[in-house]
Amino acid sequence: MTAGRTRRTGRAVSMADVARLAGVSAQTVSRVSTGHPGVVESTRRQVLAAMQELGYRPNSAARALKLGEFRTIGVILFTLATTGNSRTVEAIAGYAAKEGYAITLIPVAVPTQDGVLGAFTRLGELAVDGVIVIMEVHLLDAANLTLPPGVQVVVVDSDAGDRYPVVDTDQADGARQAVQHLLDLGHETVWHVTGPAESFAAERRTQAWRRTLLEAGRPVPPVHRGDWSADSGYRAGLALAAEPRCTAVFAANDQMALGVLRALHEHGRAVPGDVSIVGFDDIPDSSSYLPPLTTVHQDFAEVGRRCVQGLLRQIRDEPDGPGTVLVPTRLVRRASTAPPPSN
Amino acid sequence: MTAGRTRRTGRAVSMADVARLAGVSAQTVSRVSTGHPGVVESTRRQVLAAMQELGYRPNSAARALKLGEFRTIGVILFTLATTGNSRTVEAIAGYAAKEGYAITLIPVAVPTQDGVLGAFTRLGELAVDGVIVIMEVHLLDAANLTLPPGVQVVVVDSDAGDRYPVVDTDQADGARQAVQHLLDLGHETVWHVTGPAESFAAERRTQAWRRTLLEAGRPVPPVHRGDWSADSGYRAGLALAAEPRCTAVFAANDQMALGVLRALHEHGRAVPGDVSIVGFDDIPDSSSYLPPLTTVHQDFAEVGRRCVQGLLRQIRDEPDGPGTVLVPTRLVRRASTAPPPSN
DNA sequence: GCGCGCTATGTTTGCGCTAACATCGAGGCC
DNA sequence: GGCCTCGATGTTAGCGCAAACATAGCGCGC
Repeated sequence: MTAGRTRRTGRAVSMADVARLAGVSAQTVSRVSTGHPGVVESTRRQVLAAMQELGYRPNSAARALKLGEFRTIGVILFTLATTGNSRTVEAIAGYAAKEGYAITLIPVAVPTQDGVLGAFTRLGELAVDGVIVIMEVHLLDAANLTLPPGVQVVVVDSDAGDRYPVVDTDQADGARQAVQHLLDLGHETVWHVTGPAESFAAERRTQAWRRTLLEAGRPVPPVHRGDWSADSGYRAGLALAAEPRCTAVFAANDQMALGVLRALHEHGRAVPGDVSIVGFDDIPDSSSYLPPLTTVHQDFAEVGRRCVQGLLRQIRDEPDGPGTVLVPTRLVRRASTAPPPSN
Repeated sequence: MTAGRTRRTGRAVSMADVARLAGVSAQTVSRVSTGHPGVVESTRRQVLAAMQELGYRPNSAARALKLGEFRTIGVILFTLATTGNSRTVEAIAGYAAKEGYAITLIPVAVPTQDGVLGAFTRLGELAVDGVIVIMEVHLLDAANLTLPPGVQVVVVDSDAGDRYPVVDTDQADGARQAVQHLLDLGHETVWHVTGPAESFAAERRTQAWRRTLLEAGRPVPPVHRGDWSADSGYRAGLALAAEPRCTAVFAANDQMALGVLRALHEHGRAVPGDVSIVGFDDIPDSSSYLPPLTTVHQDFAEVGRRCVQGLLRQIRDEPDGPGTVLVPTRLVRRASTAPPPSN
């Protein structure tokens, strides 16, 4: 049947129907359906023809009930609105599909403990074999969650390495590369716009920024805090623009870097002539900023792949890999960084 | 049990176990579990306590098998990388959760007919009651798809209104507003950067742009084609910058507008002094572009809500709403538009 | 005081599938 | 030629749940 509006047709076609039409037993239909060997070619073809004719569609609930596994992975997250999350989820979905697993999205309604609790409660009733949690794990802890038994977990973007397997971008090294790049260019020190306080990713980028400065014996300027949005970057940028000694800025993500760019521009500070800026994420747009942004590239696809890999290993009860997987980052040099003005 | 690394524990807890511990029948456990009335308070409490103690988790496969419905909605899409898609999916997930439905993501591996075919084949084996298709429907048609019987469909962003219910942003009116705004500002005509040829959204924005110009008796400049990316916008912008008579541009999305902005800037054409630009989508970043972008706001949350609503109506066999739901758009005026230079 | 109706709970059944076991027939080996 | 093997297919059973039906106990009206 070609795609067209279909109406509910009472009872769905079952194996028994196919078996009857093909003149075989239901078990043989099952064998064909699951690709088991030991079905002679002529029989197989008959069964396939009967399936085709009736529009047979295996009932995955029955299969799951019998087999005791759902072949589905749940993904719990706060939002798809950030580039990192949506990219990671997309990669997870792709790799999971390749392994024959479906993805169920479990959004947290509100980013509070109650919201997280609600998501985990729903999870308990969901048909999943494992979960990938994309969120700050301290919220997860704080909510004192009950994880349904038999459900495996992998966490992204947190520091729960001692209790759950964790997959994450190498935040610290990325930040170090960003700061070192600015220092190498000749800047005396580097100012910093960080992300929200509850973000481990932000925290680690900030730690690495501070450590890199300290190790180089440079002064550590006060931190400006944003919330990942371009608007918050703009507000931080306003403060930075009023700071004559500021010649280099490391923003914890590209969007905030965009806001800083705008603030500096509006206050007549040229980038990179007067001030250099480095972002984090390498979102596609960042190469079209004014000027194109030097930033730290994150490999979200790899993060997604490693998540699925780690989770499936647990589900299949294979020996665990390392507690924490760090996906490397790399600095992408574009036009927003240059040596400091030589006044 | 507090969240912690759990190991597979053989067989999961079933209703029978709970019933045994609580000293009641499995049916009573079922009644408590599904919130049916007719269970006396003391019994209910006993059952609840037993559930708690054993960590009972209803087996949704068994429930689905018994009830013949999965309470799950599939979402088929090409990518989560575009703002519109990820926002829409997020809204869908939220509203679906509110209605007690989970959502399963079915990514199309490669944006070809084979890819779409693969996704629909997987769909056939998936435990879903309905599908929301977020893609250009002509690809859907071309692939000559088999839609599993009993699966309901709602389509986003296409013109299949005659065969499937469709929910979409009012592309045409948004584009009209954008063009009219520029005309009202005094521009002689408006140039246009469109999206990929296979996109209905792009096609309709372009049609509305052309119609609005024609109705106002203005010349229709040649169309520049992009692929939604900022880079493609930049390339179009390069051409536009070389066009001295161009004083107003309508880009089919914000990212391409960003690219145009960069190209014009690099060629010394001031925005909005020399050239005005309007985008489409109102992504959060657009308010931090240089200058902040005038753009057409899309209400993705509403699109998601209407999708879920429409699909559930079909699943529940309620009378269909209108074939096509159009979610209104509105122009957001920021700093990238102004009257043309008065030379 | 007897039966009627009503409520709380129990029992039976089967949803569709597949693992495990059963059967059946063809061919090989002595 | 009888028996054994092995490959192809059939039969049985049960996964966990909830609808439908069964039962039991209680209060109430007359």
